[in-house]
Amino acid sequence: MIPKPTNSWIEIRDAIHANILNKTYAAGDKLPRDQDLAQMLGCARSTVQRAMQDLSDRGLVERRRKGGTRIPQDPVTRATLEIPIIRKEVEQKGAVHGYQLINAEMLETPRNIMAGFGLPAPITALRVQALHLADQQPYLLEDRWINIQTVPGVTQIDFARENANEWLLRHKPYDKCDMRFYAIKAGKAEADLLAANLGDALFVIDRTTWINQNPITTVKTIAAPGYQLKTGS
Amino acid sequence: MIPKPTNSWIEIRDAIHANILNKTYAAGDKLPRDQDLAQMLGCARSTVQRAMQDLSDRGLVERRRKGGTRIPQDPVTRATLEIPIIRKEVEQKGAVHGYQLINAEMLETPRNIMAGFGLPAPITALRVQALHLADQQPYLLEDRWINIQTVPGVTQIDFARENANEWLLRHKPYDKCDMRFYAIKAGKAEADLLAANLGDALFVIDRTTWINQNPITTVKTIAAPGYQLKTGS
DNA sequence: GACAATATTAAGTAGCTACATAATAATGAT
DNA sequence: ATCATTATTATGTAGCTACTTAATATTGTC
Repeated sequence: MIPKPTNSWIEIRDAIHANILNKTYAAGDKLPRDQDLAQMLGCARSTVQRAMQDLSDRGLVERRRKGGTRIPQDPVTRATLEIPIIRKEVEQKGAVHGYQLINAEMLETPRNIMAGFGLPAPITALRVQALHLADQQPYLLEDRWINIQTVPGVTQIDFARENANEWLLRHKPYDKCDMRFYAIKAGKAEADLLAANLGDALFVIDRTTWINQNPITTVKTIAAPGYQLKTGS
Repeated sequence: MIPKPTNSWIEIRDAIHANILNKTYAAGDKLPRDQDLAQMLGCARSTVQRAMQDLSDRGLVERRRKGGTRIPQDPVTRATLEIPIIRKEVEQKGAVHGYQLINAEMLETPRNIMAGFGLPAPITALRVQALHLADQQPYLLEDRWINIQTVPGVTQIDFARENANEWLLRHKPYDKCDMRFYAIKAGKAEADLLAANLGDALFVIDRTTWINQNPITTVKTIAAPGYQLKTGS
């Protein structure tokens, strides 16, 4: 008995992918139309469509109506980062998560925060600074501004007990998120809090979230020395 | 005339997404089955399926056969990074790209490179060190090891003229890519080459690529001070 | 030749049926 | 009660038809 070709769209995708890898289809080339590929590979057009959609999502092919499918001239490396809540990240390393509130107060937003939020004038916002620990050791420093207009209930929360990272993600879903990654030199404040040396190179993630165009929060997370962010692909 | 509901799967997706955002479906909740949702929203099950597939890809819902669709307890922030070839990146900033080869030689792989490649014993590999410029200013320092077993033709290439980043991406597609991001303090070598000060915090990207389980290349790219990596989502 | 109007084309979408598969739930034997 | 077996179920996939849409080609006019 024939073991049934089980033409999953993944096999079709991999078959086309293999032809890209082995240069049957090289940069700039135009691929056959879906219908023809379907016939060549012995499957339905909808299966090729699904395979192509995936390849297109990964940036391996470019598709245009009427224009057909082509291999892009300049390949782009696409990486997906998964950033869990900090407690989970610590626990996944097999460590015990700890949390300390450093400061929480209402303040006028400085210019750089206004810029991140896309606001023309300063507003009063809740600034929360806190330290995350892994096995009692400093792990991440969190410097956060929360828009109290978008998150009204937030002023009632005791961030000495609740961790702002987790509280916001659980209670205030977002529909847009901007992130940026860079390196800074540890100043006195960061060095003290993170048990680092003055001048150490620290990895920083800036993140701003919105809901319906309204800024929710912007946070600067400074990692302790040695931190590495890895892709999961 | 009714303007026709044009039930695109995107509208269905957004309708479900809206119900997640407004807490109709909260963390831990189980959603109705696709068939029921389809009836509720007035579309076919296949349309709900497509919408759900997308929400699932974004980590907004978790789907399991028989188990149904649920909102995950701990939301994960998923960010997609697009890393173009360096020349493109420089040009996109409106600057002129320049390239200088620093050194290219055949060497035994040290332990850390072996580890990245997943090799038990050292091999002889091609090490290429080069500097990328933006408007004559140092932009990125590239320290690369190329596996000459996987990329045999590479020994013939004159990397004083051709830029390794581009040559490899164009001539040696990969099917697996690991990346990691971190910060380092500029040593004397980096400071000199990148026109930085000794001890400056520098942003680093490590990248290793494979084809059919065989390592192709591993590269450490050190950015000049001020570099930021941003998400495009 | 230059440009606007029109036709054609290949991907995209919606909806359908039928079946596969992996979990979970129910059942039965010990 | 415990464990293995079997049934059930909701999602996943393959394939089909029909129609839409955005580009690109073609044609026609000046």
